[in-house]
Amino acid sequence: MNDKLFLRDPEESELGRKIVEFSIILIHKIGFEAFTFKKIAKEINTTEAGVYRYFENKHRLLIYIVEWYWSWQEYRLIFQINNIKDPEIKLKKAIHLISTPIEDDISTSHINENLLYEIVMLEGAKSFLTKHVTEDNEAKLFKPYKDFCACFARIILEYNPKYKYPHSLSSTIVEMAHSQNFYSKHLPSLTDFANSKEDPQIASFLEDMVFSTIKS
Amino acid sequence: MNDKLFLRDPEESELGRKIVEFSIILIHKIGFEAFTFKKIAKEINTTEAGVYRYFENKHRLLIYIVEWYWSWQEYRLIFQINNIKDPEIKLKKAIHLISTPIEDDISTSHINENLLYEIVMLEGAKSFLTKHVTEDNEAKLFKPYKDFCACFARIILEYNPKYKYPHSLSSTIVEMAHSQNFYSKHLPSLTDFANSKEDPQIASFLEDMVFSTIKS
DNA sequence: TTAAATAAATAGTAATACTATCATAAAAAA
DNA sequence: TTTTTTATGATAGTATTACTATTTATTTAA
Repeated sequence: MNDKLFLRDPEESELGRKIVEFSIILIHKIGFEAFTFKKIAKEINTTEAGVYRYFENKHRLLIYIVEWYWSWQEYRLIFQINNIKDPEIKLKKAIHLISTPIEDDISTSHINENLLYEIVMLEGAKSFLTKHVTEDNEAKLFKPYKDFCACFARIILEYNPKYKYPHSLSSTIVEMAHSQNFYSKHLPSLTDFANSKEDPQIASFLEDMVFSTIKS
Repeated sequence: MNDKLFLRDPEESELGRKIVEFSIILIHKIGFEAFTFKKIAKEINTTEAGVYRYFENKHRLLIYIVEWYWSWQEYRLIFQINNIKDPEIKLKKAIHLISTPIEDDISTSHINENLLYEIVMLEGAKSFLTKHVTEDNEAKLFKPYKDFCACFARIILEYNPKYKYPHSLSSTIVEMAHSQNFYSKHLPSLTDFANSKEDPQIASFLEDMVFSTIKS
């Protein structure tokens, strides 16, 4: 993780890990707007000032957990497509990976990835939709997200080296994987999917869109 | 406009119109997070309580202006495709309409549509990315946005009545029209476009994607 | 003309987003 | 072992935010 995201590395102490762990639980529960450092402090029996020693402010903490998610997803993606030659299969796997909500908590770490998926869906965009995007971007805070998209774009180009918009298409897929999930849950008229967790309709929609686009 | 969005209709008084007019200017200037009722109050020589008489809180005001934008865009869309029979031309016009930033202030009203376009790009998603989406949606606060997307979806179906995901595709286009513009300005590695205002590359990208998808 | 309704001005509150100070305990270096 | 550093804890304090309530002034209707 980019060390500009924190004042003291939360991975290096018990308190730091607890801040991250319970921030995820609390942001998921009450939403980023209502979330405050005083509230997690109380939750983990420390003080507000204690949390401020790790993160400059709650927005930095949001970027930290969102970017942690993208690092984790990139790891999963590379792991999944490892040894696969066929770019079509690679691309399909990649689409499924991001458009399928994390159901069970498969982790052994203190971080709950399934809550994280929902946080990224609801709060993820807020990490860069600010007046200070440019500075944050120059400080490389969004590197994991951009790396993930770049990885996706590379697979698209492997499939069709002549396709003109690999980066825009990959950011479209990645954003939409989360947005369409959010819509189907909360604003269903913006999608064609019932809010069912069984069949991966969003993946089908995206797959169909991507392959139609890069085939022609 | 949905009258649940305000306590007193801002269109019906000079003060109300000034609140909307200068809120757009101020949100555009300092961003929604830093924007407060005290600050606009000062700007237009009224008091904080004066603004609270019109809007319950700043989030409602954001929804108000964002949804005003979508009503305006739907009006423009319907006006532009009026009398056009060919769904292909309709769809192309629609894509251009939303993916081209509003350059000049063509309005005669007190609302600056060109600032509004930029606000929707940066702050638009925040209007529904909240823990209270469901209540807000039930109160029909997002009707103009959903209507705009539905209008888009109808054109898609006119072109290809058998296409399976018209609503998801339309929300994808509408969201991406704004997101890709934002990325090209602030996170360029997520797109394939230079931040040039001249040629409508984003429209080309979306057009190519949409027609490939619904043709096949 | 007087009463009722509407709007503006003032004041006040709880919570937020911090910063600063000081004490202590534990870990690392001398 | 003693000293120094570092991490945490406890407490307090401030400016701003997001409101609410009360009072005062102005307009409108009976």
